[in-house]
Amino acid sequence: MFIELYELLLNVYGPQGWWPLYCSKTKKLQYHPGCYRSLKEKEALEVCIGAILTQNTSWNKVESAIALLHKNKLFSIKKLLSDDFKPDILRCIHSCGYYNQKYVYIKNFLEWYVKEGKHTLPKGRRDTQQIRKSLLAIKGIGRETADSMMLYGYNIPVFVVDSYTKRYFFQTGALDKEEISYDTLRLTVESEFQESFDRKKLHVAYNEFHALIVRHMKNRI
DNA sequence: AACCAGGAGAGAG
DNA sequence: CTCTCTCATGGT
Repeated sequence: MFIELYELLLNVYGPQGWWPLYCSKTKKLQYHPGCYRSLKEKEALEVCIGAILTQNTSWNKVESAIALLHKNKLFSIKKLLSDDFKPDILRCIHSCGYYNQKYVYIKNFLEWYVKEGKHTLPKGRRDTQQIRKSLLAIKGIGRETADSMMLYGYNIPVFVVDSYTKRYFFQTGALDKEEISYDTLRLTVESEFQESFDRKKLHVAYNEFHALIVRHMKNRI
């Protein structure tokens, strides 16, 4: 029944092309509908940083923040990890809100990344559960952020749950109550999708389904 | 002018 | 495990 909702939304809105990435020509973040290629290292890192910046924050602010980081040539691991550029970086991400703790969260992630993430994240070489576990151990990365990084940054097939997801499933009658734990809902959806899709289609479905739910719920409020 | 957005951590019970 | 508080800006 979740699959039917997915196909319904896909027919209505079409492919969403998440995750939008910075384009140096237009100097803006752009969606790429129907494109599911694996990302280069810097692109995947941009997804991860965007995932942190968008915590409880509308995406348009994150777009301008990431564009500012690029325009000011601050988008590098070294600069983001160096305290020398802290005031400049805070200025870039200021409009996203919670900028003090998001600055620390990004550093926490990048410190982990240069140590082991660089070798464990790409291609889901290790077990999905192990990758999720090590991401969740980073202060500032919760379930939704971790799953967004894996799905949109590294093509690891996981279904991303957020508050829209629970509300949408409740409103459509797919769930009889909105209060359900993150992993319970994720595993429920994943077990249904795993029976009907192979790995490649699974990735496309998880990618689009979450984006479509956000798109749908944003329109109607 | 209150309400909320592509959440997460810490503490209490 | 479930509540509650905190972190913060800008668009509607």
